Amino acid sequence: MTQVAPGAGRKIGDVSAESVKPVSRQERKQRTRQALLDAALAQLADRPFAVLSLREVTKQADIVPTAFYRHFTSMDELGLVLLGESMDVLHRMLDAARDTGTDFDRVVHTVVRTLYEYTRAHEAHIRFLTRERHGGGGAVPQAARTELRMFAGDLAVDLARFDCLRRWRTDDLRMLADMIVTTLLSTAMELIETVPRTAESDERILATAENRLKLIARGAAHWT
Amino acid sequence: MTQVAPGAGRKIGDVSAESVKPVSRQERKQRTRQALLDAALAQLADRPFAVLSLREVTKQADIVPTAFYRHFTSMDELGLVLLGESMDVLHRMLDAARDTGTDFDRVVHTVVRTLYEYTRAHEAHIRFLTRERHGGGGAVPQAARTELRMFAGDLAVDLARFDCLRRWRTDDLRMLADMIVTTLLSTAMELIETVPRTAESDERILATAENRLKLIARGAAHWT
DNA sequence: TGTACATCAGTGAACGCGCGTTCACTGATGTAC
DNA sequence: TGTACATCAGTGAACGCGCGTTCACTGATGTAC
Repeated sequence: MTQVAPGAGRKIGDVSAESVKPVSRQERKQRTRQALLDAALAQLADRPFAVLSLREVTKQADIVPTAFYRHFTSMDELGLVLLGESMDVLHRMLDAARDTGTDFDRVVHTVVRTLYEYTRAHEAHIRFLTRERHGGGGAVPQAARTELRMFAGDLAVDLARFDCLRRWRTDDLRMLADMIVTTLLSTAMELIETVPRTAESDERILATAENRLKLIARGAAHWT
Repeated sequence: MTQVAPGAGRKIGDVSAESVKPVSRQERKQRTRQALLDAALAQLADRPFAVLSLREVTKQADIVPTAFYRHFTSMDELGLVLLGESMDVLHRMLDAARDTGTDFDRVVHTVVRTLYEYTRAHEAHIRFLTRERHGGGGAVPQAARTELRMFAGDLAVDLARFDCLRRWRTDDLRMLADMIVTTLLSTAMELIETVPRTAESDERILATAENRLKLIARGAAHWT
């Protein structure tokens, strides 16, 4: 599958002739750091963050345990970086789904499609976020809750732009935003956790998600 | 505060004269078992189940680690018992809120009040349930998801009794039930996790919860 | 361009600790006669 | 009621293991001249 460059025949893992030079020390360091983040994220597939061990993460990243401290002062620090990456994904998703019109049902459809794409493209990050949200009193779960609260605040601002929501009270907009965030994350988690993964099950989950959001939209349309 | 029985003056912890006899072996065993469950539940206040240690639990229950195996074959088995207790709480709550009328807003108010009472009376169990729901791939989180899925199924059956929902498709009833369960558990978690706990914050959370459910009810009332 | 020195990501030995689990045991409670 | 035996919840020593963290180190990369 790997494309063979001119001048091939070197050992697997060799760098190609033209990229020999620029593997600077800081580049290598950055790669190792990313390997640590990737290893942690991979192990978070079936475990809460609180249960990860520094030694297992470094083993999977192919460095010795003590080298971990060249990159992070603690596992919590690494977790907070992962949280930042995860929130980036969520914000990019919100941006991608923004400004898609004023027809509620059309917006709902676009939002759900966008959710699907981002969930499938960033499963590990979304799962991490949703899991840590209720993960306890550690630094990472607490930060996750704070970030998601702020995210809902951002969404509330977006919602205020819709004509029919323009005159809503801030509290109510906030409540609506919270419901939408919860619904989106629940849907993402269903997509991720449903096994085996089939086109049919995906379609069913997405259809249900559309209905949930439409029901919320109907409720909002008839709010007092 | 403890009521002093006739013939008092014994050391704290002494059993009263008339209860000396019936402390049978199986009664003592049952008490230790409960102490283990209580200890685990207490430690789950700020940690996911996956991170509990058998030794810490037995220490808090005042027995030696090896005695644990007289009561459970593993921590997972203990966790599944806790899950059973938690689901009992949830089902009793549903029973208490059932048959409260046909006026949606009135039902919503009763449900939220009932939720409040049960959440405050059984914080540890509700928190355990909500946390494990997304806790990963262990035996306890998986069972929690299954139980909550069945619980939503039960609720869907209850919902079918409402006049305006009588003709709904099963799928849509199920979707509605899922949204309600998610909303109730989110509200319970907000009640539990909001610190400091004040009468004002409790009232605000309950008012928001009522609005969420009312919005869902409005949406259901105008469902296609 | 070549040399001498500085930097620093990654190494490997070592530490003390808490973990789950085994095993033979103790001694109070329960039972049979 | 008294005695002899069985049961079994709880004990305590011991085990091997993986953990986070310390420390002095190595050797490739980077820099100054």
